[in-house]
Amino acid sequence: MSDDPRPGKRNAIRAQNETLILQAAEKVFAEAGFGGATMQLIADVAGLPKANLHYYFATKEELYRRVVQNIFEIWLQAAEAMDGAETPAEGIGAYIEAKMDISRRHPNGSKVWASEVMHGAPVIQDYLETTLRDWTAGRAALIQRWIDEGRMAPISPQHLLYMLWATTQHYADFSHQIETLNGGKPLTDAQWREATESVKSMILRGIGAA
Amino acid sequence: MSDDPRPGKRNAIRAQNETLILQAAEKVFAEAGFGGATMQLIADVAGLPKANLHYYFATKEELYRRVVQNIFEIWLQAAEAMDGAETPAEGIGAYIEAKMDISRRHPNGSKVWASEVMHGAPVIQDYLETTLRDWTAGRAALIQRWIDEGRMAPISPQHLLYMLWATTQHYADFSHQIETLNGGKPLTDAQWREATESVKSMILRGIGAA
DNA sequence: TCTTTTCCTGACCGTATGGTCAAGTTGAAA
DNA sequence: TTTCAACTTGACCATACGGTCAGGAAAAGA
Repeated sequence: MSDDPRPGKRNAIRAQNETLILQAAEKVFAEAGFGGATMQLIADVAGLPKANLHYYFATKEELYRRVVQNIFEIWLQAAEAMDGAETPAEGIGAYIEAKMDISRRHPNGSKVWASEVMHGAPVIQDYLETTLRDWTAGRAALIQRWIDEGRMAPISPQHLLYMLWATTQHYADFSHQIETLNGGKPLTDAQWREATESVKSMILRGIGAA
Repeated sequence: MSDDPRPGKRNAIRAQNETLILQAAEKVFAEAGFGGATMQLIADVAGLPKANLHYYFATKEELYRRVVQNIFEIWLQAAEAMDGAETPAEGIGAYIEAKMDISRRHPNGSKVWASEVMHGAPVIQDYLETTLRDWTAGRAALIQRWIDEGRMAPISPQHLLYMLWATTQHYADFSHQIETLNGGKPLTDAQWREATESVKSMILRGIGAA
């Protein structure tokens, strides 16, 4: 699966600069929004001349699209936590833990995604209509099966999924608000554990799977 | 409390144009973000020449600030639903209903607020540190009292509040995603009722107040 | 009526932005 | 070494943006 043809150093340079730019872009897009972000600022954060960005990414939109795709793929991967599970408590608990972990480690990606969806998903509408729709249908069916088997309360699978997304992503998207309400300090390790446990216990009890 | 001095028509014109501009601004800021919104587009949506906007609102920031303040005040008002309540089920249930109603009726305001907070709250940081912090402390104390009285499970009041905000606002901020997953159609009246009931039942059961 | 204040708006300005380009440098292949 | 493609970058350009302003229209007051 490795697409390294031959030239070793060339590929290394390309890979390194692309990830460097993508990291800078994620940060700047998250902090300023698509419209507020400038290629010049992204370049400065990445430590490269602006013209060099355009060598790797032709347009601002193209760079932005890659950033959004990145977080989406990370989330899709985390969703697999739900699949191997036997019980709702196990599957949904693991999914909550995975998503809380992502909220902590990739808050910028989550913000860029939120911003994109809030503005009508101009760039990733096709993802919503294909990958996300299929994924959602599959998990809703899994949850419905658990309900039919009497392992959890008969709640709406759709709205449970929305609640899972909303609560976990809130800790990334609204991290600034949470930090302010936490005395201006970021959550500590212990506080993140408490947050995760709180979300887990409320939701698992809420769906009758505790 | 009415600050009408004398000139009737003049005040009417001013009031009318200000709300016209604020509505247009809310829509455009929600759809494009602060950086992506242009005064020209807001003017077009409002049906006024751009120079007229600057007559009522000196700068883009000033206009934006007013939009953000509006939604915040609406939310504060809704929070009173929680106060008169005797039981947790009653108080939190009413708060969820009020916030879901706002998500439905003011999705743009909610999006502008979310965007503002995501970008580090450059404009309304003082609100977070004063009004919101005080409000949060008060409600957290109320919830703690309920817990101490054995009326609900001993969950973290802070994280319960975050869950309430996250779940209810999700229906506004991610309305586009929800709509896409709903076959491209906005939620109907019945679906909004179902959403509200789902959120209420999951959370109330989740905190042991059902 | 005449005067004053508020309101309205087309034309304009300086700046910042996304993107281009031509001239170079560096690494790989022959 | 020579050749060629991949990479780098300062300088540049057209455009679009937030904001200004002067001069006029409409309303209020005298």
